[in-house]
Amino acid sequence: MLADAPDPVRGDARTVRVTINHLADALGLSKGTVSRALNGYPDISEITRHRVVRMAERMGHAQAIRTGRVRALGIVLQIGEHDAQRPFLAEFLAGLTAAASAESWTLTLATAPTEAEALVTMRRLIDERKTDGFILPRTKVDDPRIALLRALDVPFVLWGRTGDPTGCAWFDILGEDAMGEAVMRLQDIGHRRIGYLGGGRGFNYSVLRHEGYRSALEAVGLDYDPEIVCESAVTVEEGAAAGRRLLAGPRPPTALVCATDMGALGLYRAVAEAGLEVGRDVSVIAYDGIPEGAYATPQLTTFEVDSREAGARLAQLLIRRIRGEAPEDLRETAHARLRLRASDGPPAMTSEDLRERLSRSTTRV
Amino acid sequence: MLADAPDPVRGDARTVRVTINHLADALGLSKGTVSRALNGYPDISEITRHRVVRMAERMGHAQAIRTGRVRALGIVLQIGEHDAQRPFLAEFLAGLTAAASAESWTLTLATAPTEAEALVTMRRLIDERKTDGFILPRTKVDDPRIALLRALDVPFVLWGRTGDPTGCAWFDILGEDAMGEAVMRLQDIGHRRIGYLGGGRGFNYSVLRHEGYRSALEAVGLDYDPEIVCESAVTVEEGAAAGRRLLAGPRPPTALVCATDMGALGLYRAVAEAGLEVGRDVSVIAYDGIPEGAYATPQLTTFEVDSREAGARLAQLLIRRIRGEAPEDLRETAHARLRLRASDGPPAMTSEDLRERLSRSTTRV
DNA sequence: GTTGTTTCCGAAACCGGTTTCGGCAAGCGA
DNA sequence: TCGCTTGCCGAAACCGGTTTCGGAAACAAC
Repeated sequence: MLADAPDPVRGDARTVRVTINHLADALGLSKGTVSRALNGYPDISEITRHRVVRMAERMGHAQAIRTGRVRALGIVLQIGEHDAQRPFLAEFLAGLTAAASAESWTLTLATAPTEAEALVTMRRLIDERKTDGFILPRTKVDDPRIALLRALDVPFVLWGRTGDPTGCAWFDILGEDAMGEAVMRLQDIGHRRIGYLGGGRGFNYSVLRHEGYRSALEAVGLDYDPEIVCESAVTVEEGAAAGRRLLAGPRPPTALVCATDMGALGLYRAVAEAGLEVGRDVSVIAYDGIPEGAYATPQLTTFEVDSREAGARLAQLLIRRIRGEAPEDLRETAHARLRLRASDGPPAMTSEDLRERLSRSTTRV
Repeated sequence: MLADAPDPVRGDARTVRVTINHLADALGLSKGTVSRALNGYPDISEITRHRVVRMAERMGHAQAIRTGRVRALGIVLQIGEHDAQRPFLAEFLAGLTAAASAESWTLTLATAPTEAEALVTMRRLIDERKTDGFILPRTKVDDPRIALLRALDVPFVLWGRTGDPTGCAWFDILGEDAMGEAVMRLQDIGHRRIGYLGGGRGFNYSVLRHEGYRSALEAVGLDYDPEIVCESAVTVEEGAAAGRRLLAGPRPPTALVCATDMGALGLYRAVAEAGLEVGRDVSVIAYDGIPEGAYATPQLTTFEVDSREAGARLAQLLIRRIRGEAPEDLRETAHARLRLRASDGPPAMTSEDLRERLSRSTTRV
């Protein structure tokens, strides 16, 4: 791609924008004819239409590419207050744009504060022809963005799976497998009381990871106990609150599996408040691989997601989707990689001893 | 803007498209005035502009079918191995896209692994009319991107200043002031031996921050000593290496000012290795405000940059630049905000005592 | 009062693109 | 041969939107 562009400055002296008037001149046709040819009107002969289209491509007429495509992928990020996707964003975008660039496509990026505005923004991008299709990050079980794009017949690829997969292409990491692996590892090294901190409400990954935790418990012969399960804790604050609650129960967990790193870091706080130590008194295995985890004390054991790779795969899938491949053929998954660090280990004591210890420390405070 | 578009799916249910002629009629204005009002030109009074915008919202005017411009801002991120801009990226992009969206513009994003490829990518975006102008992040003293855009006469705005400012618009944070303030604060609380860790080589901000450090030293009557200055340390590894070197000198610093948080976090490692404690034995004040700083032990005192605000300002400046305002009128600066945390404090001992202590600990190891 | 100066907007040219209308020529039937 | 359709395209009107230019009104300076 770099081959015949040794000096980007000199280049072609950047010719002025090619209009249909230029095309008409070059072809010896009227601009009306060119317009109708490019728009596929029936009163233009097939031969003429081909001549026009070929010339348009050769001269680089923008609208001609638009009759085809604008060669742009679209993504609308929902950036709220506590945005769990923030840490991976740079890597993800790097993967997306690198893969898009490789095929001479670009990325049109927008952000929206709420789901409703994200829909409006997507609509705007479609109407203004800013994109040929969308990547939908953070899919929900029932996702209105999918409904919108289905209705408008605009191509899209999901980053994550969803409730009703008909007509959907996707790339996803099997978070349920990771949660299961975490449970098995903890059981392996001696834990018998393993709690869970879930992901955000409504998101499809939350359901899957929760189910992965639950079925792994069953597989290793442990009971599922709502007393040591928190449905959703995706911020440090929520994680801390959930940690306090779970540790205060009659049979506190000696280990916790967390659907997100941020929740796990909140857990650190709750554990410290209780006078305990993560990795010795309470084991933690989380999921995401955010950089903060590596700087936390103790360093967080977590399942790392290759966001750059995910972005690249999604870009490739979407381009193929736009080119007409069936969504059913465009479904890929991958696994998260366990990054062993210092937040997990064999239990220092049983759940009963832990409770005893906790009750003493709370009365002391 | 959301007013009359409750359901983005149905869309074209409204029969006729509202044009600026309708608006002009309804308002008793000319269509030229309406056009300029909607595009935010400065020669329309605020009152009239509001009237027009309100009417446009009420009548459901779709900002569409643009000629000439594509209403897109372009940015090419250079994403290498250890990318210092990574932590702020999400906030920065949020600011950019939010400000762009507010004027119904979009952002075309691309990435490139090297500077040369960034130039080629920019060239491609221009040729394919994917953008009307560029935001140039991480400006260098002598920046080839500026040369490219000057040569092609494409509008741009710098995120940061540069060596030769002719024809340049920019937004920048006065990092030199922050470095100076850091020096003065450290001198104030008793430090007499204040070292420095610089930013990346070639970047304009590095020069400015270094100079800010240097001139503040002079202002408070301390000597500039290359022995306790490291030109460049922008990763944890480099910061650690620099820290080891500076602490090993004959007159080690009791405090260090860092041009980047990442370098400072590397310093933490070097200080810990030497058996010392940051915030007590060695004070550190850094710059950037990355989230890792808040999770480090002790929490990092640093100058926080509002990346979202920077993105928003840059988007606005670039739009104005594209609309034809002179670059000289589009130069804005702001200050970083000192975030006092736990990594700085009065010196526990003099530089001489520190050296004594260090020599003992090294011989012990 | 007079003379700038600035603010704000209308008139009209302009631009890229679409659509209407009509006409030429080829084909075709009688 | 003539008349009539039909395929194909040009000319020009038209459309939504932008930009230039200039001038009225308000204001300020002298």
